[in-house]
Amino acid sequence: MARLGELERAVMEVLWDAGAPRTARQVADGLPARDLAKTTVLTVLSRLEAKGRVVRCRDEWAHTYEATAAREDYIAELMHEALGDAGDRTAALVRFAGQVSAEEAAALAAALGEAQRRAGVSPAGG
Amino acid sequence: MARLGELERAVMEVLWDAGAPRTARQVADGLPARDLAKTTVLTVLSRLEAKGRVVRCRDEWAHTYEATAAREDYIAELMHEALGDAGDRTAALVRFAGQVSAEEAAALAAALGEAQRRAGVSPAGG
DNA sequence: TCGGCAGTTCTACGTCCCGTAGACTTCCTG
DNA sequence: CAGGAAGTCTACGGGACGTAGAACTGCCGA
Repeated sequence: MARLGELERAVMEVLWDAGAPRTARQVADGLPARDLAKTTVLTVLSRLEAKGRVVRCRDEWAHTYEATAAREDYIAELMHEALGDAGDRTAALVRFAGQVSAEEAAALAAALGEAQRRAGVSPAGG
Repeated sequence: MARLGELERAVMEVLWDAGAPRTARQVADGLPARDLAKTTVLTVLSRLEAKGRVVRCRDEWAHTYEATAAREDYIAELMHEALGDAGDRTAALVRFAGQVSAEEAAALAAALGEAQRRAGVSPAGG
């Protein structure tokens, strides 16, 4: 997956926060600190579309853009990508696990348990 | 942390595989498929040093370079970096947990259990 | 039908990072 | 001092990305 630049990421944040399709105008309004030209936002949205990060839909007569994946999916994807480069995935995961906060570790453990149960894998039996 | 390019990453792989300080010459020899000029390797090593990814030591009269962190640490760091961009870290972690293989989930769960236990037996956080 | 605004597409430029390496400098060996 | 290996300085080209102007399209109103 192609990586995202700073502005591209900022645009994605706007779309994620919106949680619904947004026009280029609305995205630009969501980035008041930047004061970008409309065309700049359009260009970025086009690039994001080319990267498969957003989909363009026709809403009445103007185009709207919507994120193809939730923010958490994107984050998880980045994490998987990082992990994919590891020679020893398990070792990297173990290292990672040792560095998360206790709170996050608990959430992660709970999620893992659920995922394993859903997959029909019994933690004790294997 | 600055991101690494393809060649930079390849050089890091050589250093990680070596597990010990290596001279530029040795690093170049570790990348036979590329047939790089010595200076190219030196340049990359310098950039990696500037990024804090390697340290330069003086071995006799030639410089040697060594990775500042293990490969797993780097992977884990990338994962943390990705996670740091998440608005809701826990949600992202949960999403991630649902996507790892059963095998990796088991390893991750085991590592988490150990980390939690370790945190539990250290009352004052020693 | 024509004008105008909002939206869209095409094209382009500057910058920064990275791969790549030549020329010159420094240091060890004899 | 000569020779060679290692290191530093400087540079160039490509690609990604931030940025945006010019031109085209389509709807609405006069």
